[in-house]
Amino acid sequence: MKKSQEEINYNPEDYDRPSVTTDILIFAIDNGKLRILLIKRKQWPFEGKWAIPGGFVQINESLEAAALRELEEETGVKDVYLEQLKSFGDPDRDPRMRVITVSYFALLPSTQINVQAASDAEEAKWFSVEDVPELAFDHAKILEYALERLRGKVRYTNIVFALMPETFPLSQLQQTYESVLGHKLDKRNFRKRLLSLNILEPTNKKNTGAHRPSLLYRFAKRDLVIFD
Amino acid sequence: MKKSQEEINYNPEDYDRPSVTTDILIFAIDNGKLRILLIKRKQWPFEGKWAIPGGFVQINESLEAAALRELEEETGVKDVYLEQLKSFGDPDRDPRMRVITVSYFALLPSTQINVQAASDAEEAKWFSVEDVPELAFDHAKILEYALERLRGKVRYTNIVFALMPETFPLSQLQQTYESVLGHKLDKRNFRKRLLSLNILEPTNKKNTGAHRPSLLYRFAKRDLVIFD
DNA sequence: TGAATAGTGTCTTTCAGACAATATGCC
DNA sequence: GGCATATTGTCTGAAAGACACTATTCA
Repeated sequence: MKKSQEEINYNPEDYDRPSVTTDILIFAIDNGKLRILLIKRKQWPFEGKWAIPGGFVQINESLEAAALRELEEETGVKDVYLEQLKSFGDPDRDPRMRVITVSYFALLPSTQINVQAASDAEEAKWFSVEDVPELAFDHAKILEYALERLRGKVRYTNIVFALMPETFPLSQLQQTYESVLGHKLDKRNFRKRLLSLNILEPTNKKNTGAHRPSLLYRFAKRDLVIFD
Repeated sequence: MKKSQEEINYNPEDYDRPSVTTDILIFAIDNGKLRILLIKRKQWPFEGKWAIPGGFVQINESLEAAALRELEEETGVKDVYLEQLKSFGDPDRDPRMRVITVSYFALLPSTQINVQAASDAEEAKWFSVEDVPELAFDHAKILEYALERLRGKVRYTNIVFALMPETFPLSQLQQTYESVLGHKLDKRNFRKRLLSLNILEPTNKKNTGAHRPSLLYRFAKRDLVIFD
């Protein structure tokens, strides 16, 4: 195995405190499917494997600021839903050194999915969450946990607002719910429930396109609302 | 190690990575009220203020192991419900140096609440969560977040099992729910619902004491069960 | 027998879930 | 007119919530 400069220079005796990173799971809906942005590693360890983007927390930077910085480096966008997920810190999760990572997830409105990775030469790619490649480090575990959290919150909050464009037809909203939850929903029951929650407002516009036009809705509040 | 937050002699020039601690919110029911174990600080900063117990994560120790070690140092108990809460890492949350803390909460069965702080000279005390003194650092924010999480989980999991003794009358269980949620519940509706969830089993014992004896129940599973 | 706690049932309302036919616009 | 998508309502069952009286033991 090829060893990188990092590994060669690493001397355990020099350190008695762990490194801290933030990893950020960037989700968006594209083509009706929930997708996550991954980057391809170019160095040992896990060279060639896909990974959740992340980076070190600077000494004067809050955790959330570090996550936002990573997000902006990868996507160029900044003003999105961001939530801390969990911290992962098993001593051997990174073979180079002790690294504790604070994971965050971000939800991008689907209008922003085409932002190209602003970063230099890094290969970044969107993957359907149903078809994710083998991941580096313990990232598979982190992704699994993120999906669990997201699926949980979809049930009792309006969190999907963060995945939707400004206005949208109800069918697109239903598709978003379905792709997050991983199963189909009944159209009539879905519309009945969503409209009864009073979190949507109709616009006076219809979307153009083939076939019967549909009324466009918008979220009344683009902030997290917890039901009950 | 001990003397968590008392490491002094901080020299900013020596470090470019943050220190990492775990803080552990230790909850138990006593006398019908939800209580938290706090320790009194003896040194700057926040000398004399009460704080959530915590300490540094050792370089070869997992986050959960660090939290369990803290728990055992404070209470002597080890086999309790433990869940990671959230990480807090604002750059100025500790005036001595950059400290990122990974918070956990533990739930103790009320039979174990009388364990005295095994630690040396540290003053530790149980406080009703309704009557907590001013806290050091950002610990008020952490406690608030913990209560929010706990109250949320009480609704859709059997998490209260971790606060209950092996067997108990339904009235005691109801009191536990009430003290976690912060409001009264209807006795008939409470019993109807709890018994319909199939998470309780009746024992064939009744509790002795003054007045009419009550049937004792036990949790069928002492593991977290998510409803739905 | 009085005090204290245990135990129990009905009604109403709300919500989830199953289920299929009509309406509208585009080509 | 044919196709594709939008839109709409009823019934049923389950669960939540309001609400008050009887039962049992002990002192």
